[in-house]
Amino acid sequence: MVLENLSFLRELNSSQQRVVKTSFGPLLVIAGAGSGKTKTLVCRLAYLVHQGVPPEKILLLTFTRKAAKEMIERASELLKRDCQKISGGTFHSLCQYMLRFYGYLLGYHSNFTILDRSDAEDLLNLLRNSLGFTDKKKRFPKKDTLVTIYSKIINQRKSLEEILSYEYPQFLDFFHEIEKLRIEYNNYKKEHQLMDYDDLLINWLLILKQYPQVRKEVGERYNFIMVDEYQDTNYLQGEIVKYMGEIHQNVMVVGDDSQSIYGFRGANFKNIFEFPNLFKNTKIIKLEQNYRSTQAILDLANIIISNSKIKYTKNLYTLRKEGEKPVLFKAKDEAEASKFIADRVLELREKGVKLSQISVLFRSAFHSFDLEVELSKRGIPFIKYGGLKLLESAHIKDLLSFLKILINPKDFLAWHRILLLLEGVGPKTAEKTINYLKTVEGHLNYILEKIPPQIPTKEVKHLVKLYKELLFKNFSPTEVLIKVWENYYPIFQRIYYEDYLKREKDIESLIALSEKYSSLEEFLTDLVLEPLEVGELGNISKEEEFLVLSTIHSAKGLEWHTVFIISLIEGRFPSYHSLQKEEELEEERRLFYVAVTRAREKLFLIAPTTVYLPGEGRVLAKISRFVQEIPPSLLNYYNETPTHQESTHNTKAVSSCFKIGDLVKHPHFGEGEILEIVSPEKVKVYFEKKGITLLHLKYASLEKLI
DNA sequence: CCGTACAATGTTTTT
DNA sequence: CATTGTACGG
Repeated sequence: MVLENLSFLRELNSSQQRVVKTSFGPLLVIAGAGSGKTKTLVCRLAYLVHQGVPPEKILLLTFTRKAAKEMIERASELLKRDCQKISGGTFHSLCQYMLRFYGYLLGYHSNFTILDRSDAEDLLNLLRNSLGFTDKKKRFPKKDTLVTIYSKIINQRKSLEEILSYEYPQFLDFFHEIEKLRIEYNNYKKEHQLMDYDDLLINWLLILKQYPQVRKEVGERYNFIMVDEYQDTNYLQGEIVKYMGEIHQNVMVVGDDSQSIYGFRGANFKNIFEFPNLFKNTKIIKLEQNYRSTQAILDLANIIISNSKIKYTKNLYTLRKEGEKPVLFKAKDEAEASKFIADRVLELREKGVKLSQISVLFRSAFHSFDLEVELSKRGIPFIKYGGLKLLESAHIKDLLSFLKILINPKDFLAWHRILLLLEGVGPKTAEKTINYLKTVEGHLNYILEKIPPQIPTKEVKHLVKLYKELLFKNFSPTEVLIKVWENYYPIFQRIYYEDYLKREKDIESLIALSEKYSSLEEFLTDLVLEPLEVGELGNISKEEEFLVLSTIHSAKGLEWHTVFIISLIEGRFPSYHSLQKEEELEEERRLFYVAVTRAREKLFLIAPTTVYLPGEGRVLAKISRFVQEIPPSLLNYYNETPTHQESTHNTKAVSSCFKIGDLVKHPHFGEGEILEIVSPEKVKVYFEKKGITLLHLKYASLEKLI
């Protein structure tokens, strides 16, 4: 054996080495934030290959396909040998791949179409209309709510009744309609060779459960399974792992219960503790030494997690130096916060910290809007992760629908979208046309002949001409896209006349992206399984430096020299959605923990004391409970504005507590009198110090004086 | 039956 | 504020 190749092992500590060298049998690794988890995984891959395991026998499941790709590349570098044949990806991409082979067992062809969220919404809308659930007096749940409900049923393994009564009691009246629609939706998908995200998991699991032969074949195909971010898998994914590892038991999973942040989509960190029950004789190894952050940052992180009601499994420690204390800045408003960040960023850059080594993190995508404006004004280049997906914008969906038909002429969802684009075609005509097209068998060019002449538009003729050209010549995906784009352009200009210039950039990005692909099917599948984010492609030059703006969810697994966490106020972080529920509040806390542990050297916590709400103007904000509970000795206070002590009361105010004429006390404005109850959450108050103010009870903490 | 204009409504996180 | 529902004129 050539030992020089294994020199990378020397860089690991003893626990990490044990992880790497435990090749056979079930293994559970509990890896704290910054404990060198990724490095260990990479070394383990390299070690397996070095021991003679063929790369294609290894399956690596990660949270994004990008993460898998990067790990495989790093393993190749370590070994100086190509490991590209390692199968890596997300659970969804694995299931998709498997179902192309084995889907026939459930009656699926290998070219089934995957519905992304908006496709699923469109389909539900269509079915809802045809079931006549639309013209009721009371309001039926909207399409995106429906998708959410149906998905929760599957991922959280609850009944419709449970979900409705727990989270959507206002829709209980529609119980039967919602259930009926769900059945229709499922039937439609089966009939039309469609699967949504959840179907990918469910159907693959179903096959594994029902066919021992498949389990055997798959077990022989992948001898070693590794799963990253196991705390964010749900029950279905756990079961999939169980069955796929059944025959060889060579399954290794890594996770951190205190970093579980995907509960809303059914993830359950208890999966970690269940793992030893799925696999007998599981070895457990903990990685508790943190190599990333300074002691000062880690102290803060440890406090946050120890204030939790849940007892987590590890204690992080570091041998790193003390470091600077994290800085808390209470800004007057968001504009001041943004200015503060821009100033610090420029300072850091002067000192030689690269822009790409700085990030700004937030709970929800819109929290960074103000900052984005400020950064643009100052000419600081940034890139934003999280938020709107490119695929979800209407113009991209339009364009892709043209491609979908080319691949699957029976994709009536795509047909529907295209028909509606044509001038003079509305819902009725589209529906009629589709009902007619459903009866036509054969290839696309034949079907095109049969488009009923009820639509005598020029655009139809263009469409027919376009498809005839595309069908008979062998174009590359990019060429097809350009042809389709040329055809779509007049429609595009007509429909989006207000902002079509802005939208045009997205299309250019899409075309640029398509150049990497040689097959249209692959291109479309990839877009659904790894949705691109708006602007992700706009800045193609990789060498240029960008400040990173990201939701905390999208920042998982990453690290920076300096991290700013913004919008640390009640209602934003923790999000007001979670305020009522203990479990969700705990998840918010873990989310904050994840954010804090992204920082290596410097950490800034930023809370605006007022925020601007659309339509209401400036509203007072209360600093986040997660910040309040940090002992002051762990923080440096930047330029603390001379405000009074924050209220220590945790009571949540609702206007039903107040009536006109009540005397109230506010932490900043002192005593005042209620003038008007504007809505359940808004009150108008007169303060001696400030005058008349509109307060949002979601954000401001108001106490009643007796 | 289509398209437009206006009002209402409710805003997390993602494969 | 952007999406969804309603009212009306062509």
